[in-house]
Amino acid sequence: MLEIPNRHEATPTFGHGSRCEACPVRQRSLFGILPADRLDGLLRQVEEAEYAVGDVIYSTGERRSSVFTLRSGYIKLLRFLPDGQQRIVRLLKPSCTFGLEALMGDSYGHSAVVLERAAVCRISTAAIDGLRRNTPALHDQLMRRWQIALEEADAWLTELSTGKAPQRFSRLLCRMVDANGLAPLFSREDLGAMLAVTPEHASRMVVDFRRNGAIVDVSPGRCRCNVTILARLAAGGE
Amino acid sequence: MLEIPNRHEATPTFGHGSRCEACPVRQRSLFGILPADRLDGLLRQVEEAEYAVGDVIYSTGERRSSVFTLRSGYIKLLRFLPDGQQRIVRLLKPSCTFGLEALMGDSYGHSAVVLERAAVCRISTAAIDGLRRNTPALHDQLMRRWQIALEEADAWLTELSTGKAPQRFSRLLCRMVDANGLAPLFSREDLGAMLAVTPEHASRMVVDFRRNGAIVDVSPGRCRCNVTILARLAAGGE
DNA sequence: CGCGTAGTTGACCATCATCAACATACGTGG
DNA sequence: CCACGTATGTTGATGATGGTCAACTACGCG
Repeated sequence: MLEIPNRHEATPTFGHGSRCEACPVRQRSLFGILPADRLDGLLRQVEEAEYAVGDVIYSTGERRSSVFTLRSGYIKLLRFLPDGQQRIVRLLKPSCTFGLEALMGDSYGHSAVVLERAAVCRISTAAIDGLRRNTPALHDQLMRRWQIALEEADAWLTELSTGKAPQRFSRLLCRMVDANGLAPLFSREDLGAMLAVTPEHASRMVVDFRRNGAIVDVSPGRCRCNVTILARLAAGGE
Repeated sequence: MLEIPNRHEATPTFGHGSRCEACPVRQRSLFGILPADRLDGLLRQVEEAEYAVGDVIYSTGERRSSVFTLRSGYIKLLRFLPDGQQRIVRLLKPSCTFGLEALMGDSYGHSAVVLERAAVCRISTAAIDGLRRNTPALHDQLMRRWQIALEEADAWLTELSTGKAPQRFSRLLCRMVDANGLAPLFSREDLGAMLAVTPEHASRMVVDFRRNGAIVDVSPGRCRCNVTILARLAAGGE
């Protein structure tokens, strides 16, 4: 079973008035649509932060008032069962927004834990609220973000909770490959928590996939995917 | 495998300017917060409809422009895998809002199919959009609806996709019991699509649960739940 | 070097899928 | 009203999938 994630208070590097103009995910971000003048005031309220692997950005039930955007790296959203078991319910990639529930004053519904060194932008809900009153475009963006999260949740449910384990694993890899055919290969424990299998079984699958050429290691924690084979497996083929 | 649901064009009974004042879920509904004068104009645009079991209210990919609220009955939201298999990703109870994606002009992300005779309110997105411009309270309500849907999706994932099948079944029943201790008992096929098991296995579980007194049939498709036993099972007990 | 963590492997067993048979309920048309 | 057909639920036998427990290996780090 997964441990309670590191509770060491994450001590990220913070920057201020961060260089949003140069941000790689700026266009795709929450505020990509705002006109420059509106943006200026807001950007001074954006804090930039770097988190290391294992850092906990926030945890379930915490009541803070920040919304986040991921600039680089990977983050997992965890949810706990009454018995302490935990399941990864979503995997965040750059340009994803998370912690939206803070906008309604709710406490966070997940724990957000860093899987791969992450650069994150933090905006206080107060800053957004001010803008929200008279910016319909921002409203639309917020709704869209929510809808994307919901899409993801549903896709996660259908693709990663249906079918046999190797099929699910293939689908996960297909979701993660970048343009170069590379995908992150997470710890067996995390893979287990995503696919609803034990770490041992996750390990066996990784070995199998390597053996039949579906994946090839290129560096620790990163592999090249043979999309042809993976697609066949994902579709239920042998 | 589940069949493609009835494509017979559902021919619900429609009413106009429906008696919203008398609606049992009015307070909990999307517009419960609106002041009476604002509400009046809107209500004339609300259509009321009754659907029979098996009716398809909308299907995946359809592009219409209505948002719905469930007044009574049960509705399942389906999502399809590439191979045609389908999984139930959410179960709607009275006062739930669905089809929110229409507000952004997106096509529906699910198929909505009636499980138990359903009374539904339909509001065109145009009607909402007009109001949306200058009603912050409605914005908040919309975000809240979205957040609730997301909550549900995550809960569905953790509770109904983790652990052994009887444990998942217990959790489903616990989610469904009303104040009288009664819960709907859906078809074995639907249960299978919710719990990610075969209809046969769902059947065996129902029989088992009846045998050891966890549930007792009170009428076709409805059972009384022994919450004590169910809670023990849901927690992983024997 | 010794230690702790993560990954791998093997043996065995529980859970669940599969396939086939049978039961039951529900409608339709004779 | 009954005979028949179809859809749905139940049951059984068998095998595949994945869980469990334990041993062992590989790697990083003090």
